[in-house]
Amino acid sequence: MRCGAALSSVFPALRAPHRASTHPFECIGSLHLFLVTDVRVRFAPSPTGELHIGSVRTTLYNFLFARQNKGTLILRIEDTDQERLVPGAIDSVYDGLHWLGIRWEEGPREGGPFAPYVQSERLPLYREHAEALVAMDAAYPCFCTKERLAQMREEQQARKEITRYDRVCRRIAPAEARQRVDDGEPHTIRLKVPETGTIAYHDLVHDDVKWELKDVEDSILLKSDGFPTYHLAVVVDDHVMRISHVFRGDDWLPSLPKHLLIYQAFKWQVPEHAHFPNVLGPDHKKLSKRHGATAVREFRDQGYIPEAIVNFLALIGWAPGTEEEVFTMEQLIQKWRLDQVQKAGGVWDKERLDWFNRVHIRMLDDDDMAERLAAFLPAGASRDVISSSVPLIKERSRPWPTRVRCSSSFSSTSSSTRRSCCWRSASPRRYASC
RNA sequence: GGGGCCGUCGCCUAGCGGUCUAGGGCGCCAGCCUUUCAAGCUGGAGGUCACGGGUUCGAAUCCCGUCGGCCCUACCA
Repeated sequence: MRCGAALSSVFPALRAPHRASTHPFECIGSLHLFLVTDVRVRFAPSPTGELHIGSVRTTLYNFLFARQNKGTLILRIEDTDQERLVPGAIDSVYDGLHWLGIRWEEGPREGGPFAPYVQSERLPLYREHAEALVAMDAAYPCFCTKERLAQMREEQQARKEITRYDRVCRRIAPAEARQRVDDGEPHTIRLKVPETGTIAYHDLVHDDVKWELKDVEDSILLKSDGFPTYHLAVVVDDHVMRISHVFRGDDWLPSLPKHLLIYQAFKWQVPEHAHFPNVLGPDHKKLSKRHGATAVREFRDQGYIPEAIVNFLALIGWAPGTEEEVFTMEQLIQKWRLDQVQKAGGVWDKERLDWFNRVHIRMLDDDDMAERLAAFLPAGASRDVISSSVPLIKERSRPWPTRVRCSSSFSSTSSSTRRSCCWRSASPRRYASC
């Protein structure tokens, strides 16, 4: 049931702490009405580098779900770690996703009723919620320094104990803590996890999952620099932005109990959650740079077409249950189903991607293909050469740049010669033999 | 170390108690087509369903245990 939310949370602008017009996320004057049944999903990259192909898969599933439910897709930038920011990362998200044909309705550049969509621009919101949690006794200020924490961890390790925050600040009397905070003593705010009990949840992919609260750490919610950690920021934003379904990688599953505790403390309706399996490298570890190309841009530069990447990616972690597997984006929107999503991680298989690339290139019409090919040719290359080579290249399509170099050497010799030019690799010697 | 999750051919997967002598695709192998070919077409090899116990007339499918892998265990997301 999603209708338990108080009016104030349906209209965030009406909530008391936000009534003052000093806050950038105010939306008074443009009240939007949201039905509790509206599907609102979001993808929330942190701008720490180039758009990763693995996070594209999660985003794709979000997109497909939004489209088939006539819902809204939201882009939110989670830049709460100031130290890991990489300039240009947001451009990479926009470029990569647009190239792949993924569109969204609300985001930093699109705007929307819950702007801003960049977490570093919503800091007062998180601070207020962290303080509210303290007031409710669901969180507490922690005055431990990073140094003490590091030392504590070291000692725990030496004693072969579980490395976990020892909760010393949890035992400080509230009045004293209040005083120290008021005196300006640097501090963080930690989640106050109940010492006993269990917490359970029904995940849309993993079904029932549960944890013993004694195993859950008092994680930091608000850092001493005033920025929230992921745990606080996701919950607050997902709630405030009226997110109906949280879809993310299943590496987040272990921290779900913390998020649940926050929802509980605020008495907020918990959105549906689905934790998707990760895309893995050949060694079955999470796909990363050491496995080779992972940035969308690299695939584009290598001559893969977006149709192929989308099709290939969709099929890691999902299968339609029939024997067909070549799909366009439109068909995926029709056929993809959340309840068919796999639990186990899937390995990135380049050979299979190459096959999908060939298949989708053959499906392109000639004009379209000539158009796309042009991007890979040196400036001033003859349009006629491109057009005449299209049918031949299509027949033997491999990722593009290699073949393009060959095709630019086309002469009007016999058709068999032209043919061989198409498939030969661009190594100088072979090339010369064309 | 602690917790969580996962486990069908090398890889992506179908399969939800009998129709499974486990199906499809990638890759691999062979034949065909081609002057040649990594393209195309046709065919083939490849899985005792992680392992061990149950439950059942019957289990890849349900239950328990074991093992293995991965993820989390940061004032990173």
